[in-house]
Amino acid sequence: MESAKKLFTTGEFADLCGVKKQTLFHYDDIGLLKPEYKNENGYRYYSVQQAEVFSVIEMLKEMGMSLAEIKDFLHFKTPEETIKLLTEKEAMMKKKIAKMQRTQQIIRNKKKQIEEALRLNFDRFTIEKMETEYYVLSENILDCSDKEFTKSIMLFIKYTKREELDYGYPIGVLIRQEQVEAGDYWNYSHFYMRVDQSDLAEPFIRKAGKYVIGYHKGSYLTIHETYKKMKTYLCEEGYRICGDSFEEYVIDEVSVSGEDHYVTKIMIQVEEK
Amino acid sequence: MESAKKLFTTGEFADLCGVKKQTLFHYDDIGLLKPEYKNENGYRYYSVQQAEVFSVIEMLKEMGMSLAEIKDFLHFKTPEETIKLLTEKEAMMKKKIAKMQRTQQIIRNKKKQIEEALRLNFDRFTIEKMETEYYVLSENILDCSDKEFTKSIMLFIKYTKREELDYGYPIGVLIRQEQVEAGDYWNYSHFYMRVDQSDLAEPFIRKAGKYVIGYHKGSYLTIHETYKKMKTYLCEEGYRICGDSFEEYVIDEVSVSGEDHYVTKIMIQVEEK
DNA sequence: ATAAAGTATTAGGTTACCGTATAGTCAACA
DNA sequence: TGTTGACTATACGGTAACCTAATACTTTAT
Repeated sequence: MESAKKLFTTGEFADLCGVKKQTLFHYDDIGLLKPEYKNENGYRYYSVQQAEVFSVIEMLKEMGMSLAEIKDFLHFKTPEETIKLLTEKEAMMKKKIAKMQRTQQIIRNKKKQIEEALRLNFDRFTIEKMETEYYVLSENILDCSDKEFTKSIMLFIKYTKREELDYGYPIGVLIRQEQVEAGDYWNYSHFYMRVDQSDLAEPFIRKAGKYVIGYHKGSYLTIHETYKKMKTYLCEEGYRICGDSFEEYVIDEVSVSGEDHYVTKIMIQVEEK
Repeated sequence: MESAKKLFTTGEFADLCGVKKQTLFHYDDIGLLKPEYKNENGYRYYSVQQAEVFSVIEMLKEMGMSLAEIKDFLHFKTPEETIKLLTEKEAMMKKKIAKMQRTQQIIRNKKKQIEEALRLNFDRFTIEKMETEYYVLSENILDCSDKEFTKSIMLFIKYTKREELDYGYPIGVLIRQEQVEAGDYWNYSHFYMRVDQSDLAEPFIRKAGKYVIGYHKGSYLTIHETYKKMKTYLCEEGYRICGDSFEEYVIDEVSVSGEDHYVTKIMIQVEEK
C-alpha cells in the first residue's frame, strides 16, 4: 500500500481533497482531522490515509451530519460502529433520494402548469372533454366564517404536507353548482388538491365528461364578471351547467407580481341542452 | 380561489410553513418575503398566496440557491423566467440525484468491504478461484522517488475523482511478480482502483484464476513477514507465484485508529507446480 | 544569497438562522 | 371595562462552517 512517510503539505492536501487550505486549518482547530505530523515551525503534513478519512468526512457531511457529530464518530469508531452508521446513512440516503425525486416531480408539474398558461387565449371559453381526475378534499367550508376559513385552509395545507400529497399541483376550490347558479361565487364548499390515483385509498373523483373551461385574469374579487360571460357563452352554445365549479390559480404570486396578473382557471361540467 | 383578505399572523404562518417565526422575521428583514400587510403596531399578516411563495423559496433553497439569489429571482420573475429557472433546476436535480445514488453505492461497497473483513481469519492463507475484475491504473511508479510517488498518487486520486470512478473501493497497489520474488515489496509498479466494466473503454484486467489470499495486520513496514509466511505456505501446498501482487487496505484509518489495526489484503495469482 | 512561492496566525466577515430578554398588543372572559 | 394570558415585535447576542485579507514567517529553487 501507500507509504505513510510520503506526506502532503496543506496546500497539496487541500488540492487533493478539492477544498481550500482554510478548511483544513478549521478541521485541525476543531480536532476533526489533525495532520499526521507538524514540524517545529507549525507546518502541517498529511498522509494519503488521511485523504480517505477526508472523503469519509465529506460523505458524512453530505448526509447532514455536523462536524462535531462526525468528530465523535471518528473518535469512537470500530468496524462494527462503522457498519452501523453506514447502514443508518444508507437508509437515510434512500429517503433523501425519494424526496428529491418528489421535488423533481413538483418542478415538472409546476413547469407544465406555467407552460400551459402561456399558450392560452384568456379571452376565449372552450368546451372540452376531460378525463377523470383524483382529488383530495378539505373539510366542508360552506357558509363558514373568515376565521373558520383560515383555519380550514391551514389544516388542509398542513395535511397535504404531512401526507406528502403535494406534487406541485395548485390548491383549488370547489364551488357547488347551487352557489354557481345563485351567483354566490365566493362561498366555496371545499379546498382540493390533485393527487395521483394511487396516493389515496378514497380520493374524491372529478368525473370524466364535458367541461366548459375559462380563464379569469386579475383579482378573485372580479371573478363574477367572468362567470357572467361564461354563462352567456354556454347559453349561446346550447349547454347547461350540470356540476360543481373547480377553480385553480394557474398563474399566481409564484410567477408574477401582483393580483392583477393572476390567472384563475375555471372548470364546470356541462351537458347539452 | 382563496380570499386574499383572510390573513395569518406570523405565528400561524410559521406553523403553516413548518418553520420558526424567526425565519419569517429574517425573510422580512432581508426583503425576501414581506408580509402582505403590516398594521400600525408592526404586526405582520400573511396571505395564503404567500404560503405558495414560501414553498417555492424552500424548494429553491433546497436546490442550493442562496436567499439573495432567490430574492433576485422573485423580484424579476415573469412566467418565462420562471420556466427557464425551473428547467435549469430540473437538470440540476437530475445531477444531484445521480450523485446521491453514487454515494449510496459507495456506502454499500464500503459496508461490504468492512463486513467481509470482520468475517475473516487473518492468520490463515487460502487459495481461491477469482473472477475477472476491472481496474483503472495510475502511471508507472516503479523505482520512483518519494516526490514522484507523492505526485503520482495525487494525480491518480484526482483523476478518479474527476472521472467519477470512485465507488468506494479502496485504492490498491500493484507489485510486479519480479519485485515480489526479489523481496522488494515496497517498490510498487502502479496504483489501481476497481471499476465497473462499463465505466472505462480500456480498463486494466485482472485475470480470472487461482489466487493466494492473505491478510496482513499492522503497518506496511512489517509486510515482508507476511509475504515470507505466504511463500512458505505456497511451497507446502505445491503452488508457485505466476503473476503480480495486488494489495488493498481492507481496514484503514476510516474504521479504526492507528496503523497497528490496519488490515491489508494481499492477492497473488498462483498455479500448481 | 536571494527571490518566488508557499505557510501559519490572527482578526474580522459571511449566511441563515436560533435563543433570550424586554416591552408592547390582542382578544376573550368576567 | 378591566384584566389576564397568549401572542407579537425588536434588539442583541450567538452558532456553524467556513472565507477573505493582512501580516509575518519558512521553504525551495535558482
